[in-house]
Amino acid sequence: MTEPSKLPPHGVPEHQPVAGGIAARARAAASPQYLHGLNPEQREAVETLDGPVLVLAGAGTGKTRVLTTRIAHILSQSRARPHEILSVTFTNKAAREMKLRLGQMLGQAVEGMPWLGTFHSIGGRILRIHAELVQLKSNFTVLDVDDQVRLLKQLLQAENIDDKRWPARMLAGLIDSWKNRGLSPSQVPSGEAASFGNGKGGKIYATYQERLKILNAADFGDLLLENIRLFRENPDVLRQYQNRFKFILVDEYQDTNVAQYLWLRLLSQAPSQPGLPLSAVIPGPIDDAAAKQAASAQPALAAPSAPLKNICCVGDDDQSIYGWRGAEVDNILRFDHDFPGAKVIRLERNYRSTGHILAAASHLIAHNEGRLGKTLRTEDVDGEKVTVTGSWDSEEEARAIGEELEELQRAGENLNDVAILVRASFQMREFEDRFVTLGLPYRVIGGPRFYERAEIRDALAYLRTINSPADDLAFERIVNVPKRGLGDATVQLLHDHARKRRIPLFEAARAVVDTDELKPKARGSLRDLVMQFDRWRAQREVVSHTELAEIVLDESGYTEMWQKDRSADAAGRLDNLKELVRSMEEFENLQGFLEHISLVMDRDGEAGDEAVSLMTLHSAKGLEFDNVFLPGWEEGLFPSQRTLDEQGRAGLEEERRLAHVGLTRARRRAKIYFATNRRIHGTWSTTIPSRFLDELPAHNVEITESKGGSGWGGSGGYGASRFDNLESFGSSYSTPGWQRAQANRGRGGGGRSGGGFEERQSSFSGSRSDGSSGGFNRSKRGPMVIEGELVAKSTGTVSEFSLEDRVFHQKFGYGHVVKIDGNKLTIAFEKAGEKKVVDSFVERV
DNA sequence: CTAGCACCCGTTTTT
DNA sequence: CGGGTGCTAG
Repeated sequence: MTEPSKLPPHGVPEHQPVAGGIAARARAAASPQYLHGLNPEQREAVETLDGPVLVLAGAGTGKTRVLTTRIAHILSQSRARPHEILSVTFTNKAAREMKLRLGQMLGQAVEGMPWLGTFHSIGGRILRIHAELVQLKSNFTVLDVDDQVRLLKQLLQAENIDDKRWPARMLAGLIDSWKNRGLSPSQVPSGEAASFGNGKGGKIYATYQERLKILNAADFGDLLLENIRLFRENPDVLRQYQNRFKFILVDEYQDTNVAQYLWLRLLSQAPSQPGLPLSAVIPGPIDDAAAKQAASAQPALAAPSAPLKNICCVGDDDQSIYGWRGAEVDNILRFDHDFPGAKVIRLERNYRSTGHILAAASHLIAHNEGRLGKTLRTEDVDGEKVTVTGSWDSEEEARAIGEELEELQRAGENLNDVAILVRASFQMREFEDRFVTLGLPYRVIGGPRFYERAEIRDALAYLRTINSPADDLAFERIVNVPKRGLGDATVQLLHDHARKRRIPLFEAARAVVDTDELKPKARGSLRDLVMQFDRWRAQREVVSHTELAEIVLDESGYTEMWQKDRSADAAGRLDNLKELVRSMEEFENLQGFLEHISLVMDRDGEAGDEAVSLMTLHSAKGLEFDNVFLPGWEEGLFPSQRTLDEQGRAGLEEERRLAHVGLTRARRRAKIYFATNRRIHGTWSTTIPSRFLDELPAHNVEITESKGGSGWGGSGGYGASRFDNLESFGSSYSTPGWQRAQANRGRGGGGRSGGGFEERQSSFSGSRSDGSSGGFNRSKRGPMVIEGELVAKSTGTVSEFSLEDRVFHQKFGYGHVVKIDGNKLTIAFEKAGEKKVVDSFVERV
């Protein structure tokens, strides 16, 4: 993975008062080296060690630097030893970067920071230490999504639930979201639990958890949820960690979900008195915001006798882009409620982008209402204006960007400092095609993670089966890979046996081989397999784990399977397998390797040659580039229609934050594109320029023509007037530009000007596929109190709808309510099937 | 049991 | 348009 950011100089601009006169030098001599070059706010964030601190760090304001320097400061002041600092990040990338920078700052002392890592890896580590307290063994397996779905499928079958109507994948998502909210099976609101599988959803969740224990396995969400349970049920264990962690640091706090919040909250309390009932300190049934309100109202927490730990959370509410995955912006917005007496420090000096880019980004994000509010500023030059370029279609868009890239290349720009950031990954293909024909080197960042590839999971399944004979899911995965003539029928038989005798699948296989229940062919094949595993397990004692892996892949015929495969990617898969074996060397033994693999193994490919980066906006967070291309700014795509439908205004604001993230990735040049026609799902459709374009400040933006294309209708007519009236922060739908865009689109880009709300509605209310414009009706808008709105969002205010209500939706037509989750309704439409919709988009009929 | 075919589906972001 | 899934025929 490339790290386009220039590590050391970043955040240390020349115009900061570094050296200077004698006085400055004297001051410098008095303060430690690592504090040099920090601006006053950064320095305050580093030096305020006691009590809760929230650092609101805007994009490019030196967030990571503050975090690492703070750790350095804690250590050098001898306030804590390395193993007494808990430092959590959201991603492995961030954890790695922190380790790297800490290493640079402190020498090689980073090895001594055992508690620096992601929420999941740290949660997993704690869980392994106390596994038996949550009915696991310390060598438990972390299940990947595939395993989860397979397991759930079995459970659904057992319950006789039609997996067409109720896909296992959907339940997996549901369970995951429950876990994100900190809900164990008994805590899931009954309405929600009943919403899946004819009321059996909650029950299956419970069964699923039971099965996980039998399999000695945990899924991703368990790494935190079971950790929370561990702490709640074992106050002495909790106290042990509360005592250990003298300082807690949290990165990207705006991305934390409820479970992570609760986990942090438990750890951040000063050790409770032995014997004090836990319920006095810990929110009871975790019921979303209700629990959080209870928690923040909890007097014990604020009381001086139970002081909060030295917790420092760093984040930026304007970069919260993971709401769909359970992240609660509330967490950061409510920080000073949750951590009374918290000190809030704003970092608003941006050291990354030039003036125009920053102004554009700031202006755009100012349209959000649910934010704490920061004003980014730079002392850098204005630089180039942000450009907005229209193209006829997505192909022309790709061509135009291709040309600009070549131009940059000719101008001597380093391609490593160029990125194309898209909203959705399907947009990438067009660029890839174009770059291939141009011979332009590029790399795709993101994609499927290394350990998610089929060949890696297969290989891991072999190793898991060796390591943990009770891991039925692993065994089942590879029992017939490569093909051994052991198909569904055989597996079914094994299952029956296993269930009857309450033994793992593998042991069932061993037993079945001695009977004549299987046909001779399958029986022999299965016997061989069992014997092979016995042999491998024995070899484990004598050969190294890397050798063992090679032996297994070889003897099982797995490598051979791919060698014989004629498909194009077979060679790549073999490479991946080699890479897997190589990566095992870093670990002590098989056990250690398996513990880490699913959590820490990242995407492959360490950079290499100069190339343009192609990635989604989401995966661009935290990165920066000199030149950033932002294609696809069209209604429906960006902001994404689906997000609008499902999340309403909150969704729109999250999309806007995404736009803000995109713009603030750019150091010197940001170039936005939109196409008038785009192919979605195979068919061409005409699109409207994104409303976000209307929200950019005219002064910082330059509108350009797409080069080398037939152009798109009404070039001049569109023009600068689109950016009129940007002072109004009201509904973007009411800006003239927006309305004109609508009107233009309706007329196919003709030259007539004017047009307004009514006309727009009449010209294509039928074809406009969102209903969001209707959803934002006046009565629902108007100034919203941040807290009121956000609390409403997660508390699950009672909807004015009730189950079975017959409703009408502009796009989907008639249907009835089958599920209510706050203001989000699940509606079974008569024509369109089941959809999730915000209640304001439908009316009762 | 496997391999090949048809149909169907669903199309965002991921630790 | 492409991928994945389920089905059927061998």
